[in-house]
Amino acid sequence: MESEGAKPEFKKGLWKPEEDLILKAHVETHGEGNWSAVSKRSGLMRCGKSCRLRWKNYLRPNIKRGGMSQEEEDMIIRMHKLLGNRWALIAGRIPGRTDNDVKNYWNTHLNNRSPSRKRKTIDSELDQNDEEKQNKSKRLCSPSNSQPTCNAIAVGSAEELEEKKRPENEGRGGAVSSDAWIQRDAQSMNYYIESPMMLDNNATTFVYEDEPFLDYWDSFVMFESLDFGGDW
DNA sequence: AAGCTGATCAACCGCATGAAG
DNA sequence: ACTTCATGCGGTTGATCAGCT
Repeated sequence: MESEGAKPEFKKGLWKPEEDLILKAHVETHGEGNWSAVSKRSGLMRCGKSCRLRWKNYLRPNIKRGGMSQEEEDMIIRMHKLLGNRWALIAGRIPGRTDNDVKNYWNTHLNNRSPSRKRKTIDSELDQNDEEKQNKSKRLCSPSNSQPTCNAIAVGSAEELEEKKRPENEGRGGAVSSDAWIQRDAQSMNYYIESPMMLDNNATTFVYEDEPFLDYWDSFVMFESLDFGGDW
């Protein structure tokens, strides 16, 4: 036994399969929580933080492995637009994915997409995919030739529109994002704000027919949005 | 075949927050 | 009210892998 005051030496680095088994068995027996006690009780020479992280990111049931689906990627993009780097919140809305997964995916796939990525075998395929995504993006951000979609936010009068556009109203139902655009209904003379994240985009990347904007703009996200400093 | 380089992802670190004493 | 401890979160690091030269 170490002398009193001496910090126990915790093991670091990658987890071995046998360690995973021990941790899994321990959590299944004793339940989650009290992580600092886990290392002592289970005999794992890992700190509580490490045990918690390993369980949460890898051993927990229903964890999804493998690449993100297009649907998940879209969700991440949309949620990041809403919430910024609130990885835990974003992950909470993507079943089976952890905050670490989402963060890593964003940093490697979505953030600063670099044309010089090398992992792909066929560059042309990569370019084509990127171009397709850009096209989708362009389509999203260009005004449609139809009436405002059902997903557009009705703003009302020009005065109300100006109010919404004020930066100081960001997070309070205002501050129109740069990639949203504004339309005016010729009949009602009301203004509408349309944002890429709201659009039913002809069944391309952003399809929300079965997931209307307000569906994920739920009360929780709404509450969270009050203080976020993103670009919405 | 070997070395180099960039991408990926698991894990660590520091800080913030909240509960308990 | 203050301190301590546990937990959670986001940023960062480092090991490993895959593609390229």
